[in-house]
Amino acid sequence: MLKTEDAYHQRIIQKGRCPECNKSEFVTDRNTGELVCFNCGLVLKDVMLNQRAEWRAYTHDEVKAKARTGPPTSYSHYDKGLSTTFQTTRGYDGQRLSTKTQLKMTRLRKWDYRAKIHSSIDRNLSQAMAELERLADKLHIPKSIKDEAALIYRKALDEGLVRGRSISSIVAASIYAACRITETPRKIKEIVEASAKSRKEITRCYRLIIRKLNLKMPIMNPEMYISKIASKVGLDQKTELKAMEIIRKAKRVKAIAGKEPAGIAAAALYIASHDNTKKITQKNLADAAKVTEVTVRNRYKKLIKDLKLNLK
DNA sequence: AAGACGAAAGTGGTTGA
DNA sequence: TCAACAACTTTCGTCTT
Repeated sequence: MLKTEDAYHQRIIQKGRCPECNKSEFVTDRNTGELVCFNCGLVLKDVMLNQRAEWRAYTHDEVKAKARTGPPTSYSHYDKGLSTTFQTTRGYDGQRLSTKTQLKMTRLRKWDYRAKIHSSIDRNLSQAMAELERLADKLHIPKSIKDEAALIYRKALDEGLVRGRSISSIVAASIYAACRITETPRKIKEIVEASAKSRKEITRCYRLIIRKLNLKMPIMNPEMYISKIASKVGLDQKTELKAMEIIRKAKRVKAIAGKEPAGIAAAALYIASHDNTKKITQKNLADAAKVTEVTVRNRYKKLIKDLKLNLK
């Protein structure tokens, strides 16, 4: 009987044992607020909080009308998604407004808009978030990192770091900082290419942000780049793992300190791919890692020397 | 002919006086 | 602020497969 009821209202949990039948599967019934043994039906608890809405709705329109919450707030909207909007053509009841009222509402909306972004900080933020949106989109950056970058930008703005510097370079620096903090393998080069600002300007802003906001950056690990590069040149999991192993060994003999992590990763993949049937050229790997083939070459030469490996 | 190699000169960033 | 320096890039001629 329990098993056939609407699964949405129930959730099977496993915690403790039923004193009646000694089985450990329980079901929460969100309609009645009871915790019930899945096996024998014994009610163990009947005062659970019901987390569902207290109202009922039968159509989609009703759901929309009765719901009191909207989408979650987000740092990558300049007002976190919380702001008043004006409907100028229809009233609260859906009836068309008179022409006179419509004009009035349009005026009100205009003034509301002006008041909303009247402070320079708000105006700056709304511009910056638009730029962030554009850049993040271009770089295919996931939402979590975008939000992290937005948070960094807000802090930078609070500290007054944006004044006298361009919004877009601070935004680019915030994105790079967010990537570094979340250990996402993005090179500064990629961000520079997507941004209109020069590398010099972006890196200067990046260093400033780190210094003023006291950010501690995790050191970029070559392993982070392995899968990114491997998928780009079409290497399989086995080769990836082999490259990881090479890097782990290299770390032990301290052969990779202070080197470009992407170059190390590409070199490790180059060595690993040579053990396989599928060989990748230095050029391809270099392109995928966004370094030159000379760097790949030097790195892999040093790796096989330090690790006493030999290529097949 | 493509890929690998290595030398040499150049670039941009870091460090320490 | 500047020179020294390490890492990396660019370029190019040569060698290997």
